[in-house]
Amino acid sequence: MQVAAKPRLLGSSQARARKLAPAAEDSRYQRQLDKILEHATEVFCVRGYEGASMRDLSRATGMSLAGLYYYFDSKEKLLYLIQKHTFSRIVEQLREKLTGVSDPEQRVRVFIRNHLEYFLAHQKAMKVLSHEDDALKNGYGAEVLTIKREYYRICRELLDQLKRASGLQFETRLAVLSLFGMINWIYTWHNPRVDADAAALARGMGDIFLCGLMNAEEKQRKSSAQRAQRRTEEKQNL
Amino acid sequence: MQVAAKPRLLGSSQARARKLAPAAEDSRYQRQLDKILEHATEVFCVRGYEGASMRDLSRATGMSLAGLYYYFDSKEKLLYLIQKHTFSRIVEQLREKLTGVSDPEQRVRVFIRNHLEYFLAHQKAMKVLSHEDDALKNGYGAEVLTIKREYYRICRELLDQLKRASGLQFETRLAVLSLFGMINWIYTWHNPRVDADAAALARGMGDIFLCGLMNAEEKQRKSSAQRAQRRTEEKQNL
DNA sequence: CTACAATTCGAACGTTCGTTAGAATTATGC
DNA sequence: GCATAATTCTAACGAACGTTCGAATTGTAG
Repeated sequence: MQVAAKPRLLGSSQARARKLAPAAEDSRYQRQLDKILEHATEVFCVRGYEGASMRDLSRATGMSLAGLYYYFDSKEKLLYLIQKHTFSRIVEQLREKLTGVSDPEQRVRVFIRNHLEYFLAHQKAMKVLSHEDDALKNGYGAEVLTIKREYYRICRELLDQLKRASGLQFETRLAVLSLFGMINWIYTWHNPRVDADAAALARGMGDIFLCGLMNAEEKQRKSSAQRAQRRTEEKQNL
Repeated sequence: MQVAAKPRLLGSSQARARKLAPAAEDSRYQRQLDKILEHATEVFCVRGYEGASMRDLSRATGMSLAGLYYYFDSKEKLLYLIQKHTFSRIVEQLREKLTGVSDPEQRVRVFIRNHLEYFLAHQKAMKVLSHEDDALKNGYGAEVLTIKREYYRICRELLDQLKRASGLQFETRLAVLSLFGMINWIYTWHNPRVDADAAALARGMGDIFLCGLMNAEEKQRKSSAQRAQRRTEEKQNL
């Protein structure tokens, strides 16, 4: 949960830079902030952003109320750090997994699989991202919105590629938003004790989205060729 | 927005029944409560349940803070009344629209269309229903959950019918929840100035869900027969 | 008009909220 | 060990929260 940020107090009056700044990556400061962000994610996830109090977070971290404010300047910034980091990472990982995959259908399937894998691996953070979608105001909100738009754009282009390559006809906007609905809604229902893992869910949702419920037989027929292709892609990206 | 409820104060010490209770349907009391619920829906929609204050609601209704409490006993009960009423109505309307439609595919399409029509006709209330899904605790939460389970069960049975009738193979749970994702997510994106109306959206989402993106041509081929069938159903139910 | 019920209100209750000032403590470089 | 920077704390701030009390006002039946 590493997020770029710097200490606020470097000598209470003069703002001096830390001499020999220790790599920032895993400085004590950074590690503590990460720990706080992790607890904040949990608290926001359970009580909601508005419903969670700084005192809840103080209890969860075992740190005093004032002590927390050494690491950030407002509750809103906490949410911003969580959302920005989570969203940046999912886009980053998507980009990595897409390199080397050229078949348009497989690229859509990679998108779905990446989303669900990230979602289930960081379920709490992704719930906070999805559920507190419009909780941030002004500057912070705008910055997260930029990443969101980028993510949307990538998905839209994947579907447009598929459309062009296969000569299909569908409304891209509706398709993108339907797909986002399918894969984001998971935060309301997924139960690790009942439901399949991310790869299986991705396959199932990909089948529904691409082939539809009513083409199960067709899916069956195509599946051996698809699986071969899939194995090739997985070697390249996993 | 009519919801069953009764005045709290009928003589401050003895709880007498109102003589000749005026039909309850559109008594002054009921009309005022409905007005409050409508404003509360708007306020909860914009600020979120936790983020909305009773003072926001006081401002929105033009009624004093204390005056509001003549009509209900807590903020939580307000949310409960909104959710229960909204959810009951959508189930009710679904039942009506399903009677007389026997083709399993068309029954699924009726479900989707009913959901989206109700959603867009009561967008604010549905957002409050979807977004404040787990905001209610204990008794109130349990009661709304009962209706939710019933709605889920109906959808599940529609898909099971389709599966049996067409000899298809898919995981019903995953299909139901994917469908719910598609049709509920709409509250995060629908813009009446850009997007189609409920019937068109329902057709598009139904096509994706049932036929898949990649069977646009097949959809085309089947479409004339489908449209004829669809027209028949609509005469029966609209 | 009178009497009484229904409705609305101003003013406050006690609590919790996000945030901060300033002192106390801990780690670090010499 | 001494000085200085980094970290954490106790205690409180003013504002906003959901809710209630008791009085004032309004509608209504006789």
